[in-house]
This record gives sequence, structure tokens and C-alpha cells, in this order.
Amino acid sequence: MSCHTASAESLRSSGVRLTPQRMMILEAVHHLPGHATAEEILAYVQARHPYVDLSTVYRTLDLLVLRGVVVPFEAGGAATAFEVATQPHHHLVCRRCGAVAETGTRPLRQLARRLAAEHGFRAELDHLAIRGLCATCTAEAPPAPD
Amino acid sequence: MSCHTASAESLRSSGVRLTPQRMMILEAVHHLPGHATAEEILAYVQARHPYVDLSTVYRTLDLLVLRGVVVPFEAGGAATAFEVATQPHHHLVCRRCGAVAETGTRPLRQLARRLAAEHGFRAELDHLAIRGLCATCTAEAPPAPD
DNA sequence: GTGGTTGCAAAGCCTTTGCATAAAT
DNA sequence: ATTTATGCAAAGGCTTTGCAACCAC
Repeated sequence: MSCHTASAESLRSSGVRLTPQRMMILEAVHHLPGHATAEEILAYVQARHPYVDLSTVYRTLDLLVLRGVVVPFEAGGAATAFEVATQPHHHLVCRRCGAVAETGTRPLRQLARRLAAEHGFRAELDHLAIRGLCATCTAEAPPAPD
Repeated sequence: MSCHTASAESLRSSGVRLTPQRMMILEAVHHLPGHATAEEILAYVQARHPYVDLSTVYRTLDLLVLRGVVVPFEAGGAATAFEVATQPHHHLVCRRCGAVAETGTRPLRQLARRLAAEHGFRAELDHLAIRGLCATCTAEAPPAPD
């Protein structure tokens, strides 16, 4: 009845078996705010059905990434997070407070164009995590020492 | 006598103990081509002194990163690589053939400016790994399916 | 001499895999 | 009925940590 059901339908019609686990994982990815790690998704799912395993979450996420339903999001060093694939966008991750903002792809198109022109390199800039300091932390932190 | 000795001097004068292990790790980082993983650095060092431990390599690399002597380089998923901090630059990593090219920071300054203007976000774009297809593979591979 | 560093071993974290059972089609 | 997915448990890869012996200062 809600958004994840549509994803489920399109998966089923492309020959993917719809198990309860997959449905719940799909629902978790849709309902969890922002991006979620495998562990967070497992916690959400286990609230309904305790006997779901983390390996199933990973296997299902792999499947969903392959099908383009979710996109992975590698934060620096930590666990991979996943989120529903909607519009391409990028994340602005604050190194100080951990806040994650989003930005569109426009700021990066120019970059892609330049790299193509200067290096013939076809950059794939679909879902970056850009680290830095958010506005709040920039105001609170002393200016850059260099 | 060579380049890594200068780094060593500057480390010593800032109160860092110069052990043989640290010297060798510093030398390895300078002599290994491009970026190197902890394991690769260990292999280089063990060729001279077999009883160096991987944990020492990691501890020393942490130290060198903190001191700004080397910079880490997180490739997607794989082990972190390290290289001597020289000019800020970025890597263009080909997803098909694995080739790694370098580019300056100029293409990214504009991006940083935009993010500052639009989001108040102070992006730290010092050492990115940008994935995509290099010129050769773009020519050989079929054009993007979308 | 003293405090930082090392090697060793063990654990940690995230993720993947082998396998018999169970379920979807 | 067949093919694929699951849970469990175990292992895998990379990195960190605890600790006694050791070394640079």
C-alpha cells in the first residue's frame, strides 16, 4: 500500500522471488530516515520478525543494489549505508558533528565536464560523500589553521 | 641522503622518536610507486628487517597521517592506501582497468566554492578518489547504456 | 632512567560464504 | 518438483588493542 510495494512489484515482475524477508528489508530501507546500515536495517526488520539474519540483509541489499533499487553509500571507514535510489544526489558529511546534508548533482556536472575535457576521463559522480565542515561547525570552530 | 630523510628530520625536531622501523616505513612510503597499502609497506620494510610487524606499520602510518607527512587514500572497499603528502591532488580511478591518473585541485575549487555558497559547507576536498572510466576504456567500452 | 615504541597475539568490526533446511514459484 | 533463499555458524579481510620487553631520548 505504500511506496515500497511498488518497488516490490517491479522486482517480482523481473523474476525476483519475493520472500517476507525481502519485503521487510525493502520496507525498512524505505522507512528508515536517510541512509541506513545493514545493522540498522536488521534491527528494524527484527522488530517484526526476530529470526532474520544479518547475512540475509546483506544478500538482499546486494540484490537491491544490483537491481538499482537502493544505492550504497560508503562513509569514510564506517559501515556501508544504503538508501533508496531516487534522484542522483550527493552527501555533505560534517566531520565534526556528523550531520549529513544533501546536494544535487549540478555542482558536480561541471567537474565531470572538466575531467572529460582535460583527461578524457568519464567520471561517475552519482553518489558521493563529500567530507568537510557544515555551516554550524564552521561558525563554531576556529578558522582553518593554514 | 634522500627525500625521506628530510621528513625524518622534521619529525624528529617536532619531538617524534625516530626508530629504525619508522625510518624504514618512511622510506617505504617514499620509494613505493604511487600509493601503497599497509601490507605493501610491510613487505617493503620486511625485505630489510624481517621482524617488523603490521601493527607497527599501522601505528606509524597513523602517526604520519596526523603529522601530515602522508595522506590516506580510501579506495572503494579495499584496503586504505597511503602516499606521501605533496601537492594536494586527486585520483581518477578507472573502474574497468584500474588505472589511476592524477589531477590537480583546480577542477574542484569551483565545487568547493559552490558548496560554500549554497550550503555554507566547507568541503575538504584534498585527496579524492574519483571513479569512472579512463580515456582508453571509454574508447573500448560501448557508450553508456542510458 | 623514563616514557614512548615494538612485536606478538588476540580481538574487533564489517562482510562474505558453506551448508542443510525451508520456502517461493 | 525444482530452483532459489534462508538461518546458522564459521571464516574472511582489514585494522586496532593489550601487554611485557625493549629502545630512543
